[in-house]
Amino acid sequence: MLEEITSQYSPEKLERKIQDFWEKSDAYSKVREHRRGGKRFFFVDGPPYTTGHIHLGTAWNKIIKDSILRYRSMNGYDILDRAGWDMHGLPIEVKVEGVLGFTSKKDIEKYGVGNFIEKCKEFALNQKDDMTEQFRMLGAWLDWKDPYMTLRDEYIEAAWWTLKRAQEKDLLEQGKRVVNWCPRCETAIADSEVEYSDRDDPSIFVKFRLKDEENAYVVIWTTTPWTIPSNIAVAVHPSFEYSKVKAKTSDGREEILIIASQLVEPVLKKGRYAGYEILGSMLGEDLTSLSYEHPLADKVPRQAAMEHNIYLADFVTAENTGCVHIAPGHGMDDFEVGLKNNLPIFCPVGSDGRYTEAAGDYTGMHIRDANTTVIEDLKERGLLLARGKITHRYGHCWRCKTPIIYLATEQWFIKISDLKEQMLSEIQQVNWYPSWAGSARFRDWIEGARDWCVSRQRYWGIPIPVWKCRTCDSMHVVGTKKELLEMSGLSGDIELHRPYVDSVTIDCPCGGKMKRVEDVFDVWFDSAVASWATLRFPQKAEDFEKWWPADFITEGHDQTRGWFYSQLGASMVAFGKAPYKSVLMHGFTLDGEGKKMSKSLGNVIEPKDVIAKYGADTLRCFVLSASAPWDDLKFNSEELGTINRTLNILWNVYRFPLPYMVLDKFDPSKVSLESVREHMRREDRWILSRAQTLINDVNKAMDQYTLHRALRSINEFVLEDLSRWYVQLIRPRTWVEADDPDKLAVYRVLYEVFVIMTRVIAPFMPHLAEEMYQNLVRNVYPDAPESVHMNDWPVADESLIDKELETHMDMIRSMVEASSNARQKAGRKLRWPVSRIVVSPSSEQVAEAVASLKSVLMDQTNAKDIVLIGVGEPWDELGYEAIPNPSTIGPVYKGDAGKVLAAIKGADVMSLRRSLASSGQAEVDIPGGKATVTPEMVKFEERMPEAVASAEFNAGSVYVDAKLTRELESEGYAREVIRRVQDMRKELDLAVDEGIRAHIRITDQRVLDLVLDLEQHIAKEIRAEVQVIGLDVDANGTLSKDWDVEGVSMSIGISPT
RNA sequence: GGGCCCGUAGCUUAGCUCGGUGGAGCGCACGGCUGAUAACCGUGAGGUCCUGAGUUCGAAUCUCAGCGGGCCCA
Repeated sequence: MLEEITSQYSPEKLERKIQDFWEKSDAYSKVREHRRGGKRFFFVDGPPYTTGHIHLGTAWNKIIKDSILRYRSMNGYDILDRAGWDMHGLPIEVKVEGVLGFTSKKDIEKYGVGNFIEKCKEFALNQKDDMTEQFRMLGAWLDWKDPYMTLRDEYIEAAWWTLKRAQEKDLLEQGKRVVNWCPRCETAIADSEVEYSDRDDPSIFVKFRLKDEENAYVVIWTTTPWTIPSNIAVAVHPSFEYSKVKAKTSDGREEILIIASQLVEPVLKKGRYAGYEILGSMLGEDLTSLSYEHPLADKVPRQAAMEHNIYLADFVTAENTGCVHIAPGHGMDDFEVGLKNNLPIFCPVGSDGRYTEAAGDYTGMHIRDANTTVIEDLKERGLLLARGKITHRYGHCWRCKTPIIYLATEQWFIKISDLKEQMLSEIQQVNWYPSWAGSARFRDWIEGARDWCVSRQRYWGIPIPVWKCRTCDSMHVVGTKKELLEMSGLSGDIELHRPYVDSVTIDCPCGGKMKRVEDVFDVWFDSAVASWATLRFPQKAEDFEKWWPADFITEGHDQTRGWFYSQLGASMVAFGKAPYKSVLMHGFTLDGEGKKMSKSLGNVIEPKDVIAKYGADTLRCFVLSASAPWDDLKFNSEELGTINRTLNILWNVYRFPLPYMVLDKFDPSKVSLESVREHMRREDRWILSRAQTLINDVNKAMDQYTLHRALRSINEFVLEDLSRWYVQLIRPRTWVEADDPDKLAVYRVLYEVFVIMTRVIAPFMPHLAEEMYQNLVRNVYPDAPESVHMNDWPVADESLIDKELETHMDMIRSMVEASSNARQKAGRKLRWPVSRIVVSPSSEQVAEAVASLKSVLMDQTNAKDIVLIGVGEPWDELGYEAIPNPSTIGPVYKGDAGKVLAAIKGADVMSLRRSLASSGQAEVDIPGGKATVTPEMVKFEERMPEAVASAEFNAGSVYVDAKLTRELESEGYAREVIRRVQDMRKELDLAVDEGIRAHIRITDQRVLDLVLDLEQHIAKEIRAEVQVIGLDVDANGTLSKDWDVEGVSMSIGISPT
């Protein structure tokens, strides 16, 4: 049987109870099991990095996923949804280093790589557990018990296998490349791991002495003096004009400089030259015959042995000097110039950021300290033309914030640039939500794709499965653990992480030993293989055949360059096709000011704080409804309160009829909707129709992943249709005590709507839905599915949809609003009945609405009668006043104008109106004759009958006749009395059906008589077993109060009997 | 500097695909209802639809330029 609920909506308690229930009954597994064999839906969870705590953005992300999956599940889909965890990489190494107090790789080596790896693993697993708990609090259902973890062997094998595929397809390459390098972490970092922020650097102009000409220099500019020891060449633009200038220094010496012509002035000014003379000019392409001496050749002996020439490059811009310092070991562009011209890739800087022995006198110095020294050395040699400072955007390591440097190092690459065209065509096969996420944003990113450096010189990561022979240098890429065991001849199990895997050797056919290269994978490569790793491929192939590629993924727009891209790249390598069929790109969470949430700004909102205050369902509704998924979400705590209030209203609506239903032993299992059909009123059919429409609206929204529209439809239905309208309409019907078919119809209809609601809200407010379901459905039908989430999504019953009725009801609602407005003007509050309401419709449809829903209109306006007048016809009781228009009458009648004005005012208004309307003119009597009046000479203003007020609505007008009669007044006062007694009953906390003794003193004889007219009615309404009303009644009781009713004083005393 | 997105009432936003009288909620002011009651409802004030130009009979909506914010890149 249905149970009454008495408590307020308290989400914290409710949600804890529901989550316990899910836990104990293993609801998640049962729901997934329930759909086995259905249409498959393969979802891949974008693995959050195991930082240990979730923030609002990650909460939003999981809430979107959860709502969509719950919706899919209810629609019969067999869902695969292992949660994922990204657990390798520098961030965890950096944290563990912090805990252990380490500052460099040497500390780790000293501590022991094995020990360090164990710490990292322990750390990652603990963080994962903490975060799982936080995600569960949101009511997010994913497969938490069997998540995929990047640190598992099965996962590592997926990465290995993929790299082997790359090698088989000739997409794997090892080579010297200039990479972004973090000198603190001593590793290459990906482009996507570089964080740009402002930084101050030196800005220096340096003279490079030309070899074949006395006292002549080419002038370069740089912000990285520490790269000067590595300088190999100078680049100029082939088509720029360069000048040879004889410049005079302030102390009278002369030197010859080569600078881009348009930059001569500013450069010489910076060098504080006293004057200059242009000796000649030439194009950049004419400069290539020049060679120069390295400025620090005496300090760096290796440099003295190398040639230094001028080369051409298109990337040179007409800024600074137009001549660019080229150090192929320290810059991407520089490296390109080096490759093209066969220059030595001279890189005398080690992985720790210190000069190596190749740097001669600078050996051992950290590049961080080298700028000053180099500048001093250049100055000493008279080669520093100018020095200054510059503030510019510069890349930093996103984990430790150290400024990055560029180093030419041996790295492993996947040749993504070879796959670009295929990638571009593949993404067109993917459904993007919104479409521009794929067609514009992602497309642009792919068009700029470069080869992917997948190697890192660290410890905590997936080891790169490349074994190289120490003797013959041949290499082998291992694809699986099994392959490694076989090739190495080891038996039993092995740990695939460093340092264990590093000790495994393979015999090379040449007789030598193959050892693993020391690098680990870029973590982006880990998550890139998620779609097959989560299917345990390559260990098991069946699931891959069955499920891959993913039907759906959804992540934030930062993942365009991240996971959307890395997955696509890896999948092109592995299988030659996109790993996902549809992608929903969502936004970012911002604070109330629209600023990014970050720890340093201190504006971070913790999901758990929100949950503690408002509950998870409120948080879910907020993030889902506040903006379109792909727009950024501004967090606003006031809005949370509003959402919470909405849920509270839904709760109250659900709670409201239960006491009556329970009292009447209403059993929905014994009363079919069909059986009450003949007793349904128009409003009952209306709410049933609206409920079906709601189902359709939510379906439509979910098809396009416009979750905000789904939520807003639900919201509007709850507030507008259910709470503000239907419940108001049916309240009197639920108070009837007898066995009444009309009441039964209301119960059954409400029940129907509630049951639909439990399902419609289930994907979005899973806790509240479950709570309602357990009472409404499980208490009535014990054989019903154990959880609301096992139910099928409701199918809209088209036969119940009546669009015309919905339109009519909308019109009635605007009439009711207009009549409230008119009442307010007439000063007659709703409690007091009015004799009639006159509706003047502007269309036939409005007239139909009134005819069809007259009783609703009467009830809601508290009117004794509704008078409907014809479309476009005036209400015949309406008076009009004719207002003459002097500015049109004057010119026509001149001297007689005054008489015409008076005649119009005095004329019979109705006949004047009729005549003007029918023939376009009218005659009025003026002293000494008649005058013809045309429509522009007169306008008519409505004159209300006494005590009538009017108001417009969007399709007509209403007139409220507030004239009082004895009956109306009697009823009004009776309701005033009833209302006050009810208030007092409430104050005494009496049960609804508890009897009372009531004593009422009314000192105004006229009002007393009016009230006594309805004495019986009053007694019944307030459940008075004894009731005394009179002029000098002693109004005492358990509770007694004095009241002022419209200026009449009343004293009321009540006591329970 | 480039790409994509966003900009509507004090605040949060709908409407923009496909041009035709800008709708809500919160807050504010006033009023109402009364066994959903620590709930609820009505009315009112409040808009250069970021700015400017263009297309058009007509632009919040389409186009271009600019300004501000977000993400990503250089």
